[in-house]
Amino acid sequence: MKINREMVIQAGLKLLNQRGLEQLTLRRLAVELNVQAATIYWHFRSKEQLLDEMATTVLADGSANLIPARKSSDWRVWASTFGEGLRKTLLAYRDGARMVAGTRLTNTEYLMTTERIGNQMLAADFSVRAAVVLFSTIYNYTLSFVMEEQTVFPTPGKRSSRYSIGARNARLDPAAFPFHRQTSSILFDRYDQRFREGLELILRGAEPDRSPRIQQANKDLKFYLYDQREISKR
Amino acid sequence: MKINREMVIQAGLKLLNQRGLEQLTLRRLAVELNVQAATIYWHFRSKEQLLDEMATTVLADGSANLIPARKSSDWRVWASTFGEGLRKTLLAYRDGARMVAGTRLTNTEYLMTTERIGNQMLAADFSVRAAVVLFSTIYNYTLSFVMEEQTVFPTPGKRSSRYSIGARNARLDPAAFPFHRQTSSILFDRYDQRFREGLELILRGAEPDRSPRIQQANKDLKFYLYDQREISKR
DNA sequence: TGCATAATCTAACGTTGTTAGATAAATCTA
DNA sequence: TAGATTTATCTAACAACGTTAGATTATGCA
Repeated sequence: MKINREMVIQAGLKLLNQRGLEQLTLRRLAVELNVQAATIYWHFRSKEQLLDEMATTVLADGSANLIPARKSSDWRVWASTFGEGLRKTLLAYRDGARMVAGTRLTNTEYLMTTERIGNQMLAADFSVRAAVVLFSTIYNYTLSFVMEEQTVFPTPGKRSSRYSIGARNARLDPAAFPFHRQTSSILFDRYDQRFREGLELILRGAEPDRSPRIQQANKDLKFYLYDQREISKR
Repeated sequence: MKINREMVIQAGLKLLNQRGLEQLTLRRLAVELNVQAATIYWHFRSKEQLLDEMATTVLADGSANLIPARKSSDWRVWASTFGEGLRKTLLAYRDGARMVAGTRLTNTEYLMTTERIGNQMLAADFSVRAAVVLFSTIYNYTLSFVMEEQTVFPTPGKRSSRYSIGARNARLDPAAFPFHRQTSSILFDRYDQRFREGLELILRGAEPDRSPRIQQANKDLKFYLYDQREISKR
C-alpha cells in the first residue's frame, strides 16, 4: 500500500496522542504505516521537517478556534477568543504546546488567520505595534501555560502521578513556606480558571484607560526601573 | 583527578553555553571532565537529573535578579523586577529558557525567593489567588518570550542566520499580508523593548482600577464568552 | 510491451543514553 | 602500617535512535 505525506502526518499525530512527543519515533511511526522507517525519508527531508508539518497542521486545523464564532467588532472579544482558542487548539494533542514551541510553520494558513485578527485590531484603533504586543503577549502566555498544563495533565483529565497536589504540600515545610502552601491548588488544578484569569489580566492591561492614577503609577515605575538599570551597569 | 556533582553541573553549563542544549551530550561532557561518560552515572541517576540540577542552579544563581535591588513596598516594582530579572536569568545561558521549561527543581532556593515575593504581595493587599495569577502569568509570558528570543538570538547579540527580517518579509506576499509585513521588525528585533511592553500590559491589568468604563467592558465580554461556550457545546 | 520514474526495502553507519562488571583510588580500621 | 571497605572510575557492550546508500519493486505513460 502506497503512503503519502498527508498519511504520514496524520499517523504522526495519532501516535503523538497515544505515546507523547518523546516516544514519537520514526521506527514506531513506520510500524503504524506498515512501512520501513527509511521510507519516510522519501516523503520528508528529516524528522524535524515532519514535526514542522505536523505542528503546522495542528495550527491550521485549529485556526477556526482563534476567530469569534459570531460577528463582533469588539477587540476584547477577538483577543479573548484568540487566547482561549489557541489553548483549545494546543490541548487537542498530547504535548501539543511543546511540539508547536519547537517547530517552524511550513505554510501560511495560520498567518492568514492572524492577518485577519491584525486588521481587526487596526479597525479598533490599535496601532500595529500595540496589536503585535498584545497578541504576542497572549501567544507567549498561552504557549507556556499549556506546556505547563500538559506536563501535569498529559491527556486532558488524566493527571500525571508525578504532580499530586498533596505530595507537593507534603514536601513544603509549613514554617518556611506559608505562602506557597496555599498556592498548590491554584497552580496545579482548575487550569481553565487560572488561564482565564491570566488572560483577563492581559486584556485589562490593553484597555485604553488613561486615568491619572494609573498614569502616575506607571511614571513612577519607569523612573524606578531606569535607576535600577543604571545601578546594575556599575 | 576526582570529580564531584558540582563540577559536572558547572562543566555542563559551560558546555551548554558553547554548544547549546541539543549538542550537550554526556560523552562531550565527559571529555570536558577528562573522564569516561559512564562515570557521570556515579554522580547522577540520569541525564534528566543532571539537567534538573543544572536548571535549578541557573534559577538559584539568578534569584537575586528577581528581587528589587533597592527597598520598595510598591508591588509594581516587585512584579516588574521579577519579570525583567527572570528574563535576564534565562538569557544568562544559551537555551536557558528551553532548559528550564523542560526540567523540575531539585531544591528550594528559587522557592524561597518567590515566597518572599508572595508575602510582599499579600502586604500590598493582594489575595493569594490574585498574586499567584499575576506572577504565574508573568512567569509563563517570560519563559515563552525568551524561548522565542533565544531561537532568533542563540547567543545575545548574535542573530541566527535562519531568522533574517528581510528574508521573512520577502516571503510574505504584500497583497495577502499587508499587516504582517509591518510586524517583522517588531517581532524579530529589539526584544528588550517588546518584552518590556508586554510586561507592562500585564502589570497594568493587575491595577486595582475600578473605573465604571472598564467594569462595563469586562461584564459585556463575560456575557459574550459565556454565550460562545454554550454555542460550542452544541 | 517496454521504459522511466516513483516508492519502498535492505542493510548498514554513527551517535545517543544507559548498564554490568572489572579495576583503581581513597578512606577507614585494627 | 597492613589490610579491608568504601568510593570512584574504566572498559565494554547494549538497544534504540535518526539517517544514508544502493538494490529492488511498483506504477504510469509511450
